[in-house]
Formats: sequence, C-alpha cells, structure tokens
Amino acid sequence: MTQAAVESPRRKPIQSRSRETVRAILQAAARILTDEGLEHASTNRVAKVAGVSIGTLYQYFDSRDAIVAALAREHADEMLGLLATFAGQAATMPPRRTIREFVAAMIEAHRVAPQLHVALVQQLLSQGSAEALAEIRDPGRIIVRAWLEQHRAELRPKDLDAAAFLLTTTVEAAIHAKILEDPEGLADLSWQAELVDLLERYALA
Amino acid sequence: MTQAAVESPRRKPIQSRSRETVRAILQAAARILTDEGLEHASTNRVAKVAGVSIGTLYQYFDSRDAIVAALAREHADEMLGLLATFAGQAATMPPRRTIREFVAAMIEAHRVAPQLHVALVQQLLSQGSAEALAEIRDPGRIIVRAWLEQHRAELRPKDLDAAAFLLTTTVEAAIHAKILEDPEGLADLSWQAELVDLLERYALA
Amino acid sequence: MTQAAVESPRRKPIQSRSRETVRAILQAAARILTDEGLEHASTNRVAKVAGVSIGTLYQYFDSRDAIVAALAREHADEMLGLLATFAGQAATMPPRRTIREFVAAMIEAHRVAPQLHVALVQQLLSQGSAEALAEIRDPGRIIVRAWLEQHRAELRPKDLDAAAFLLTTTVEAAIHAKILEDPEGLADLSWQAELVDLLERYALA
Amino acid sequence: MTQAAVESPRRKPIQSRSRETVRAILQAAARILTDEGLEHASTNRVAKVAGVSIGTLYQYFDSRDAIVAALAREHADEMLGLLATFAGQAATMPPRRTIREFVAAMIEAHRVAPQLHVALVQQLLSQGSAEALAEIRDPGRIIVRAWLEQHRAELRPKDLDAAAFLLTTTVEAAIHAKILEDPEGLADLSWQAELVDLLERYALA
DNA sequence: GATGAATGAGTCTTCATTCAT
DNA sequence: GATGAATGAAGACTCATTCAT
Repeated sequence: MTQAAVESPRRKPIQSRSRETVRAILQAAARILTDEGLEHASTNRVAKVAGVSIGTLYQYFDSRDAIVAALAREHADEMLGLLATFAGQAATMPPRRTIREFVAAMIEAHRVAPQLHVALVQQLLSQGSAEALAEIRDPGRIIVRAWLEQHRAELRPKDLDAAAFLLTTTVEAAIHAKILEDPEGLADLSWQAELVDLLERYALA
Repeated sequence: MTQAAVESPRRKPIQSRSRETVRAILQAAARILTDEGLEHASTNRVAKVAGVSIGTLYQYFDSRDAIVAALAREHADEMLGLLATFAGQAATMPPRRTIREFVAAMIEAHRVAPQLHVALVQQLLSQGSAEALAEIRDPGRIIVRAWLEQHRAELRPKDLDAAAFLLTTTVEAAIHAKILEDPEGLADLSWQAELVDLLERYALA
Repeated sequence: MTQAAVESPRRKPIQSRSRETVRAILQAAARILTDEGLEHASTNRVAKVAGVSIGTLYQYFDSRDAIVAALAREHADEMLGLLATFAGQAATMPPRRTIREFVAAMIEAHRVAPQLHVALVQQLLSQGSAEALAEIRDPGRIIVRAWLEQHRAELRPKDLDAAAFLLTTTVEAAIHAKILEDPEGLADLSWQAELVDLLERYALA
Repeated sequence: MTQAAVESPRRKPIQSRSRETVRAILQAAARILTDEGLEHASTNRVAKVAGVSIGTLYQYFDSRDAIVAALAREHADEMLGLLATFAGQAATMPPRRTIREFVAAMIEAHRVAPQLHVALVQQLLSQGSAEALAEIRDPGRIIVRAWLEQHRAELRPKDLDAAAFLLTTTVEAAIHAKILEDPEGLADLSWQAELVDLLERYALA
C-alpha cells in the first residue's frame, strides 16, 4: 500500500476541487461568449468545453442564467477593483488629472476582454434583469458620485446624481461603441483625448 | 372640395388584405418586443398575437430575422424622418439652439416607442449584424457630421469624425440609459438640460 | 367599339384554354422534376413556374400526386408509342435484328428525358403505388411477351412470362443504371452492343 | 461447459445503455422504412416507434439522413459480408457453378430484408447521393470484376468493366423487380434458373 | 373559372434540465 | 460528488390544400 501512502499525504490542502471546477466552467463560458457569441454558449457546450459533465455543471449552477450571472458578477468585481484602486488615489488628485486617468482606467478595464464585456452587458440588457444590470453599473456610479461630492468645489455640475449618470453613461457608451465599431482603435490616444475633452468641459468649473 | 375628392377618391378598393396582414404582424412583433422582450418574439408567438396563422406569417416574411429587420427599418425610417426635418432647419439656426432642439427632437423620437427602440438596437447588436446596425446609425451621424462641417466656424471640435461619433453616441446612450433606468423621467427637462449642457460645452467654440 | 370587334372575331376555335393550362402545369412539373428533383416540385412551386395560381392548379388536379401520376401516364404513353411503332415492324423482322432495334429504340426513348424518366420511376416506387408502376411497365412487357410468342420457334426461352420479365427488366435496369452512372455515355455503341449481346445469347435459339 | 463459461462470462457490465438505444432507433427506422415507406420515417415517428424521445434520437444521429445513412451502411456491410465469403470460394470454383452460387447468394442476401433493401436503394437514388450509392454498389462490382479477371480464360466477355456493370446491374435489377412484383416468389427456383441462364449464356465462353 | 391569401398539421432540430447509476 | 443518457417543450419553417372574392 506504499502507493496509497504516497498518493494521499501530499495532497495540498486542496481548495476543495470544487473551486477548480467552478473556475473551469466560468472560463469555458467566458471563452465561448467571447469567441462565438452568446447564442453558442449552451449549457451542454459550456460543460464540454469546461471538460466536465453536464450533470456536474448543474451541481454548481442552478441554471444557464446563473452561469451568465456569475460571470457578470465576476466581471463587475474585476472592473470595480480597477475603479476602487483608482478611487483611492483620486481623493488627493487634481480633478483634471483624475478625469484623464479615469478614462484611461476605464479603457484599460475594457481592454481585458472587450467582447466578453459587451456580450455580458447585452445579455443582461436583453434579459431585462434590471437588478443584475444595476449590480454592474451602480458601484461605478457610486464611486463617481462620491468623487463629485468630494470635489464639488472645483467642479461645475450641481445636480450630482444627474452628473454621475451622465458621466458614467457617456464613458461606458463611448467605449462600447468604439469596441463595436473599431476595436483596434480602442487604445488610440486621439479619441481618448476627445472623450477626456468632453468630460472636462462638462465637469470642471 | 375638389381636394377631398382627390384625396380619398373612392377609397382604393381595399389595400388588398395583404397590407393589413403585414401590418398586423409587424404590430404584433413590436408589441411583444416591447412588452416581453426579444426572447418571447418567436414566430409562432408573433403569428398568434397577430391573429394569423404561422403559414401566413411566412408568406410575408422569409424568416424570423426578416421581421425584426423590417421593424428596424421601419423604425429607422421614422427616426430619420424626424432628423431630416430637423436638419433642414439647422442650416439657418444658431448652433446653440440647434443643439437644444436636436436633443429635444431625439428624445421626442424615442418617446414614440422607447422600449421597442432599445429592444431593436439590442437585437441588432446581439445579432452582430454590423451592417444592419450601421444602417440605423450612420444616417444620423452623417447628418450631424454635415452640420458640424457647415458650422465649423462657430464650433470648437476640429476632428469632425470623432466629434460626430462622440455626439451621436453620447446622446443615444444617454437616452437609452434613461429609458432603461427611468422611462417615466425621459421627458423631464432637468436631465435634458444637463445633457444639452454637456453637448454645448463640448461643441461650442 | 371597333376595338372589341377586332378583338373577338378572329379567335381561333380555341382548344378551350383548359388544355393549355393543363399543359403548362405538366410541363412545369416535368421541368422541375428534371432540373431540381422531386423534392422541389411542390404544388406552389409548380403553379408559379407554370404561371398559374395555386387555385387554378387545384382546379385541374386533385392533389399533388395526381400531377405526378398524370406526368407518369403521359410519359408512359409516349414511351409506349415508340414501342408500338416498333412492335408493328417486329412481326416481319428477324429476331436478331428486332433485339438490336428494340434496344436502340429503348435507349432512344430514354434519351428524350432521362432524368425525368428516372425521377418518375423513383417517385412511383417510393410511393409504393404498385398499380401506377404496373401501368408504366406492363404495356412494354406485354408487347415483348407477344413478340416472344410470335417468334417462339426461333427463340430459346420456354417460360415466356419469365423471359418477358427478365428481358424488359434487364433492359430497363441497364439503361437506368447507365443514366445514373454515366448519362453522357448512354448513346455509346459499345455498351449498347454489350447489352444486345446479353439479350441475344439469352433469347435466340 | 467450459465453452458456455467462455461465451457469456460475466456478461459485460451492460453494453452501456447507448448501444441498445442506437439499436432500437435503427430497428425502428428499418421497420418503418420497410412497412410504410420512406415518407413515413420522420424523426419523430422513428423516435416514437423506437420508444425513445426525439432528443435521445438526436444524441446519436446528427440528422434524419444520418439515420438512413447508418442503416444503408449497415445493410451494405451485411451484404458485402455475404459476397466476400462467396468471393473467397469463387477462386477455386468452376465459373458455371460460381454463377449459380452467386445468384443464390445474392437472392439469399436480399431475403433478409427485401423491402428494406429496396427502400434504401431508392432513398439513396432519390437523394442523389451518388457517393452513398457508389459505396453500396462498388464493392460488389469490384468483386465481380476481380472474378472476371481471374477467370478470363474461361469467360467470354472481353470488356471486363462493361461486363461487370452489366452482370451486377442485371442481377440487382432482376432481384429488385422480383421483390416489388412478387416478393413471395423470390425464392422460387424456376426464375432463379432463368436468371442463371441469362448470366451463363452471357458470361461463359 | 381564376385568383392568391390563409390555413395548420407536421417536419426537423436544439437545448435547458433531470435523474438513475 | 460525478456522470451522461434521456427527456420533451419549444422553435423555425414547409407545403398540400381550401375558400372567399
């Protein structure tokens, strides 16, 4: 039984293999969503690509939508992470520079997986799941709103809610449209500058 | 009353039932799209709601997508009509006023069937039919671009393409977001003013 | 009313336009069957190609199958015509020559519309309409059988029914197979000779 | 009883239900094809008769045609098996006897499922899938052609390709025609003898 | 008689989900 | 926990046929 002895002892305090399975499923879903579009991301397909049985998939996700939701939440968290880091620095940063860096950060955040992002947003939109959508959007808006509040002295808009709405919406929309129309050009500084311009003129006092 | 005589003279012997059927189908599709979302707009469902048999539906539309496409085209035409009317007047109008009226016109255009509009755009997006999407978007952008050109002396942006992209995208996105988040508030003047503000500051010299 | 006067008088004693309509329908059906295969010969399609409305088509044919049946009957008649002419001469012809000319006549008969012929036979087969099939096959066999009877002195087979069956089956099958495998080669004398050889060795005393 | 022990030893832990399901589907398809004709062999019908859900059917067959194709392949293999066995013996057998046994073997091969055979051939014909048809026909013809080559000294035909074509076509056609016209009589020796006669007179020197 | 709009049963196929092993 | 065979509702679409005009 030497073998058995060798087999079991060293097992890293496994992250309960579950984690890996969930990981595999979400990655497979993301990959299919990105490469082939939402309509090809059937549960059977995802399971196959993830290398697990369909039964296993359903052990971890209650439904197809649950997978997309999890993916969306994950993606939202990731983006929120980027924004949070940025928000921390924004407090002590001159607004003009904050805007510039905010735009850069947002674009960078979208560069990670542009297609996935767009696909997710679309899925959430067409699902009509307002809550799921809010879950993705609100955090960013709250951060922006907090920033507006903090720097209201140096900024022009008075209706902070409206401003937060407009600023986040505009940035998101511009980036999404750019991804759809000219994904290669996403990183170009010229249009980034134009967007910054739009925001500055609107926000700065 | 010669005019009346010319206008409805003998009321053409019925527009051949066809017209009415097509109308019923498109209306049913629009209604379902608006009320229940794209995923419920199956051909069978549309036929049932339209009060025609599935066979009849297929006598007029080659496929499910053809229905959505027809709807999109119709909607695009309608919106373009609004824009065109507006564009005609813009030539002799001071830019500041043009912007205000443009926003008002756009919002008005979306008020006709906001949900439908959003659903259509989403459908086109998720279909990945870039052409179909362009068909809806380009006309508006071209009009804006022409306006920028015409009034470049009084306007600030130098990169007219980028500006046209940003302006149309921003307006569209803001309106769509508003429709999704707070459809009732779409007509509110306060946020309309905020949007106008954003545009003016960006566009005016 | 000069016009009307000119219009009606000269009308040739029309063959009751019906005939022409039936003609058009059958020709359309034959054309589609030949060019595109049985599966494309839907009633609507046939009507369209024939240039009549589907309603009119049903005024002349009770069902889709009726069209095919009519076509088959027509085709059978045509072929039978060829055979009959030939049968008349066979009485006074030496059997060896009869066989040669019979094969030539059969091949010629098939050259008129090989694809149509094959398609029809297949349709009848797959319809399982043994009667319809018999209608096409029996006449030929009867003629052959009569010939065998008439020339039994110079011929070898004693079981005339079996012989008639074998001879007609063989010729038909060989021709059909040739049409399917090598339609261009149908008229080649070399394989014709081979077939004649087969028949002669079997039939002649 | 060692044999028995070897024969059903532990009865493999079930051929995984799959095998049985596939079997049931193919059998159902064969049954319908045979009893009711191709046009009744819809996927839904086959599934119902097989006692499985339509979904299960599609788990094993990509399409309706795949079922027919599988059936055809299976049938072709079966027949080829018979021919192969026979071909092995033909080398050392006098041609006259070979012909007799060949016909007997072919008829026997068709007796397994005459209607099915005919239905399959028809399906392949009407599908116009020349390749599929060739797949079924060529093996037999190749075997015959090889035999002709091997025994050319004792045989008469010089054009071996033409001869192989004619011989296989004739036998097939005669058997098929017999199945259609008088399935009961297929095994009768009298007509079998007539067919053998035809072949011998043609093939033997 | 002709027309063609309308019908709807029926076809193929997909896919989220369940459950016995 | 994992597996994957099985399920069946539902969707897109076809086509022979009817019938009001």
